[in-house]
Amino acid sequence: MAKQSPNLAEFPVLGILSRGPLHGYDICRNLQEGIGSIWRLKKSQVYALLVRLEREGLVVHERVEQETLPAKKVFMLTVRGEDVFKKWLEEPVVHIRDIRLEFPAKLWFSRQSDPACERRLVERQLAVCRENLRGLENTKRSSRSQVESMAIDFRLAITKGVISWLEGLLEPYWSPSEALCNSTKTT
Amino acid sequence: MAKQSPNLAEFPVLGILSRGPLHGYDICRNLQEGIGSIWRLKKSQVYALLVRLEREGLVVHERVEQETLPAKKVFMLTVRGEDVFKKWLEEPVVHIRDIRLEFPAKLWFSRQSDPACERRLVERQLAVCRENLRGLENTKRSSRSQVESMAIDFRLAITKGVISWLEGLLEPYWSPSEALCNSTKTT
DNA sequence: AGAATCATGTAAGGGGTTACATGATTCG
DNA sequence: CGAATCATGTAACCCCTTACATGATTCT
Repeated sequence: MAKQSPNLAEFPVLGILSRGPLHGYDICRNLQEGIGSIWRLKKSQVYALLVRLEREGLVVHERVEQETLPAKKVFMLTVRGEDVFKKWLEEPVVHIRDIRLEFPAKLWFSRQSDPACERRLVERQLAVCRENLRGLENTKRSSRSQVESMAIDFRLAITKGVISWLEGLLEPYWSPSEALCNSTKTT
Repeated sequence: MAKQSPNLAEFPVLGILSRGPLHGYDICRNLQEGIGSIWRLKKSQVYALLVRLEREGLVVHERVEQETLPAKKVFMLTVRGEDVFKKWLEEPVVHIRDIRLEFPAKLWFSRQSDPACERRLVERQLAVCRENLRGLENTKRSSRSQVESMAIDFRLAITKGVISWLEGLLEPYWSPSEALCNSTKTT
């Protein structure tokens, strides 16, 4: 019942649905136009994700017949689905390897939900990254081989880059004009 | 016949074999003790990779019976396998997403092959990253939405981190003592 | 006697990509 | 008329991970 394998790609789909019910095709369009430049999801993958999400009880769908066009399946979040998404939105990314896709996605959704939420997220992520940095520095001190210490230096360099980027985010980033751009029209 | 899908994990296996014939179990041990702290390959994956590499004509094996222990399959590179590996070793990583695993692996093997090779690799990688940086800065200038520009800033931050790490590599990194550590013993 | 090592894998399951299937509508 | 869009997927394939199977030897 609970999420055993947290499938990262599920969250963008939940996020789009958190703004209201949509059918698969529209979800794809919204994803594309929203976080498309960050996280590119294929149509077939989105359809597969919707099946999985329904199996997990995070979404339900209602079949809507159309006179001319093929029937659509309109999906909406369940209460649990909303909870799962909100929880995800509040939590920083733990593993730096996930930060590339997951964090910008969180950021985008959190901004749409609430500016305060965005700031909280950035601050928490900063705390996590600074913690990682300290951990890496300790590990490096106790590392024997130079292969290891090289690998650690690499992670240190990346982490420092991410931290400076996050610090930049604490200064205002988004203009009010683009703040609530649910511009994608629904069929 | 040619490599359609360049399976990244194949290269570390080729690299270990470029130092001489070994059987699967020893390859695993060498990988573990060599780049284990960078790139962790499971035993079952290594065995699967060896099957694939043989199918691709990059390695061949010879069955060696043992009196007491189970028979082993001793693998060695073909000429093509050696070519493919050498080519890989000379080429910088193009996509930054691959730099985390692939580049440190290249670095480790290139160092074992030749210090000049290592330096060449680092310099080429630096050139690629600086090129990426310029490209990103241009893309940013012409980016419309702020989602995009945020995503680009993120990539810029990472790229800058990687560049400063690479610059650090041009100063001597490895001690001579650890330079040719083929210390793993073979059964 | 029990655990670890040597040495090979197989099986099952999860995740992703590409290509294709279907069938109507609208646009040029 | 042909192409793109709307709207749903399925099928096949590749990759990786986890767990298990086997069977002998050597270490504690």
